[in-house]
Amino acid sequence: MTRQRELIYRIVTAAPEHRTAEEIYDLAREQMPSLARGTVYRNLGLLVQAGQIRKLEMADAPARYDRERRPHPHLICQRCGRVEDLVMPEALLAPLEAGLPGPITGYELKLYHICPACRGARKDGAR
Amino acid sequence: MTRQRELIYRIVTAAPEHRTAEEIYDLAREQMPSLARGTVYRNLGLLVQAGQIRKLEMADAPARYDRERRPHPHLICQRCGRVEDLVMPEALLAPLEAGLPGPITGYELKLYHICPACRGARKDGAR
DNA sequence: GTATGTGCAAATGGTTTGCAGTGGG
DNA sequence: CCCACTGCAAACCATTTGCACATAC
Repeated sequence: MTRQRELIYRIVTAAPEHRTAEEIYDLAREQMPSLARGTVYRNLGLLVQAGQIRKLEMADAPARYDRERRPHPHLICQRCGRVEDLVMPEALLAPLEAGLPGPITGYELKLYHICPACRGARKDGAR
Repeated sequence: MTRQRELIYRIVTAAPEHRTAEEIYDLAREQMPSLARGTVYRNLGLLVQAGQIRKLEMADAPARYDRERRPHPHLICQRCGRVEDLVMPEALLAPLEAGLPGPITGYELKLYHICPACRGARKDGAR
């Protein structure tokens, strides 16, 4: 566990934000200006493999990293990209799993919406 | 509606396969060898925008295209990447939506498993 | 001491785009 | 006839990787 890895880990787990590698890189550089971008990617990958954090693949956008290790759904704003964690109701997927020949090894559930902030500023017709 | 676009559309909608742009490109070139890769991407994008097909973003892999237009969950083999369509039980997401301040504009549900074919060949310890 | 990690810079790979020419309506 | 579309090739951009040096244990 190097200084670099620890710093990256602390940044991801310090806040509930779901940051991109680039955001993490920028934040980390404030404290360790010599840090290389490649090191950030390598360590994020290792932390994910080790199960310490989760990677969240985003549609047409850089991946984000989640400090919450247990699987759970995400609520994503289609306008600004903000991500919130949701709580998965017990056994919600049971009816789906029931029809399958084998066990589910994992799942990924994303709900899309327009967040209150973006809805407030929606007046313009801009895409 | 050009010959190129029609060909691409037919390839996506002809089978329930969830093909990548590259696979579609290869298949299309069998019938139209002059077709450019860029044209495939452009037309897939246009077809998606027009709501005629759907784009399926895959984790750490090229996107796949789905002829089924209605939102539905996908069952994805973690080993070989094969994708199957599932049927969303009526109102399964209702309990999740209930807790939100606004309406859901869409969702994406991926279930991961090891498909029967891959499970059969699982003997090796290879990753 | 040595396996592992780092910084750097170049490579990758899926996808997008600028441009000049083509063709559908 | 004109605008949208094509083929081509170069550009993009998030991410990965090879390498020589540094560091954790």
